[in-house]
Amino acid sequence: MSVTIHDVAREANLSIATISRALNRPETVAAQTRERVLVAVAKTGYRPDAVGRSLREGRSRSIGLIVSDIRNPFYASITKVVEDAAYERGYGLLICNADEQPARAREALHFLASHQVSGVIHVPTGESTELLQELIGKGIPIIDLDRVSGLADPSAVMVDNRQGARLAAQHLIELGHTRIAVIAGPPHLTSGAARLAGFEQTLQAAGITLAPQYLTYGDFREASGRRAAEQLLTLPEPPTALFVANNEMMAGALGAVLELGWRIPEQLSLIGFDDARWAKYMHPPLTVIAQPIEAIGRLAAQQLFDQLDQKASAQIHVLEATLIVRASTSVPRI
Amino acid sequence: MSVTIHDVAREANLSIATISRALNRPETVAAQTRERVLVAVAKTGYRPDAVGRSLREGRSRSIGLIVSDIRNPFYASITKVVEDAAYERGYGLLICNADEQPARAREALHFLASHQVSGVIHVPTGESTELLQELIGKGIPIIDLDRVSGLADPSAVMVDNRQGARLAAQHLIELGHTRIAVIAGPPHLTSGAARLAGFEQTLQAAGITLAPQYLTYGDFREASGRRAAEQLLTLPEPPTALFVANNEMMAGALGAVLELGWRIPEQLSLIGFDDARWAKYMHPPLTVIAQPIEAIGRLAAQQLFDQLDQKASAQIHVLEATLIVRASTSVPRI
DNA sequence: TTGTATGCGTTATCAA
DNA sequence: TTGATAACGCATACAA
Repeated sequence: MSVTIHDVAREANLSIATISRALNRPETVAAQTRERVLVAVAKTGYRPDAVGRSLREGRSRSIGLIVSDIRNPFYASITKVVEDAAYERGYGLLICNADEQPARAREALHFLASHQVSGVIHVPTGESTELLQELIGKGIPIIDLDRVSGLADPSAVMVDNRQGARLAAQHLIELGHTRIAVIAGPPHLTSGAARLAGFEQTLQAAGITLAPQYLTYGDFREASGRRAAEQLLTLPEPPTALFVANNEMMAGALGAVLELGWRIPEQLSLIGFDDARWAKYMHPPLTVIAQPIEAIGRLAAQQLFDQLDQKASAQIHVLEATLIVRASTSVPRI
Repeated sequence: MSVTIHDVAREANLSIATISRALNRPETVAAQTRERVLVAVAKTGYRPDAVGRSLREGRSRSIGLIVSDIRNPFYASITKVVEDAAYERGYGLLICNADEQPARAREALHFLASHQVSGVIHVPTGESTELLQELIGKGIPIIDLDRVSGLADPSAVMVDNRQGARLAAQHLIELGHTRIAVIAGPPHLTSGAARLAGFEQTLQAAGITLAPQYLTYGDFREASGRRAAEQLLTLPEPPTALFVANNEMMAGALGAVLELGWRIPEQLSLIGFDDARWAKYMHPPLTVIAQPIEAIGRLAAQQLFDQLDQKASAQIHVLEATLIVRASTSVPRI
């Protein structure tokens, strides 16, 4: 079978305890012995078994990441950043995809717990906080990412959704739009709620009311964005501007726009939340609210490892969103 | 701490052996007893610890997936499909991102091995086959995806790269192009080599030679596509058509095209390998060779689980690629 | 400084 | 039909 610590011990003519010590706490072992162990390790090709180690330590040297939608490029990028951070520290990463389904998120949490991950970074999907609380009770730190789960004393890293939405609203207002529509995210997710709130409040402050027929809701997935856009564009008096609360729904909305033959930005100004690599290659290139993806991922990992090292306690990081003006927004021409 | 099998045993006034049996092989336990166990399990909220189980069984109920680039939407989609398949069977999924670096791929293989995964689906990154062979030796089946790793008796699922590239070439030839350029993938990856070979051979068969200055190589990442496109477009006699061997490099090429102000397809016909959701929203919508992503992922998972159940042996599945003509290709106008 | 022995949670063998 | 016990691979408390 696999080479175990016993094989190394036999090879080096030492006990398994010494092997283990030489590898984990080299300073407690004679220099000569340490050398002997290293040679034996190299010769046998020994690698400590993660399962045995985890069982013994009650904790595996890996962290869990639960994203709400792995196909969303935003989360795919987050995944990459977090994995890099884990890799740098010699940690493995267990990635789970909740697919925006609370049941899947729960399953993922159970999976991660039973695999004894050292900590979890997690994009809430609206699941209840019980399980999360339970993990925290076991000493497994949890970092909320992108959304906030409603835990008592949360650690979280996310963009300033209100501020980002405010930027979007201001941009449309400054262009002179008044018939402004929204495809909002699910109101039970903090990101969905905050983006809508920030947008709506800014309109109100400018004396513009968001008419009920201009307010639609999606579920942050492509199909819902398409449905909502179809509905908005076939209204008797359609909007002149549209804010779409995430990139997936934007893809769907774009499909509808294309199919119905609307011209952007002449007939409709479009602004999205989340930049995506393809957004700038579109025709016209998309005006968006961009999140600092790299920083979000790095901070979340940092925060998690700091908590594992007892170097930090729960904390909420809110990062600034930025407006990237491209060509999908203009003054209303109708 | 966590609730273990001992807690359940105490609760039910039975031995841990009986609890384990009642859960794993219910038919070996008296109906009444089984009932008692189930009640105790429900009451205590017991969930078998994956680590303890893995140690005992020498195998965890999870599979590993190593993708070459998680930010590539193609692999993100594959990931989703494979995770769904694993989830359906009660298996967990350990996802690793090699980031096109053989060293990272090796690390990932070690990680998966030490976590005792039951099997691995893996996109080769050009790493040596030793480690793979070793895993297979331990009874861990390996399925190559998208590319082939050079194992002796491989299991693999992939698109027919040659045939796909042939479609691309034929399309350009039929439009009347002769000054045709390529941004190829790394020649040491089977997908890179096959796409180039299929393309080049088809040109030759039509009496068109692929001029050396029209043949560029990238590494399947965005930046390399950009560089290659810049080089091609600034040639004294630039091509009238360009085939880009994957979606990431296409994104980069698009950036260069945009920056240099080339009009598509008037000045340059563009055809890519891999469809992506954004490809149809581009201006103009991109003509591409599409892979059956869903089928590839499902087949790979199926193949893996069949091997785990001893229901199948090594096998290579090659799926057909299709040409999707949109608007980025036209007759040469220069 | 090194070795012996124990236990982490689980499943399976064997005995009762 | 059920229970006592061993074993998986590892790290460490304790003994030598």
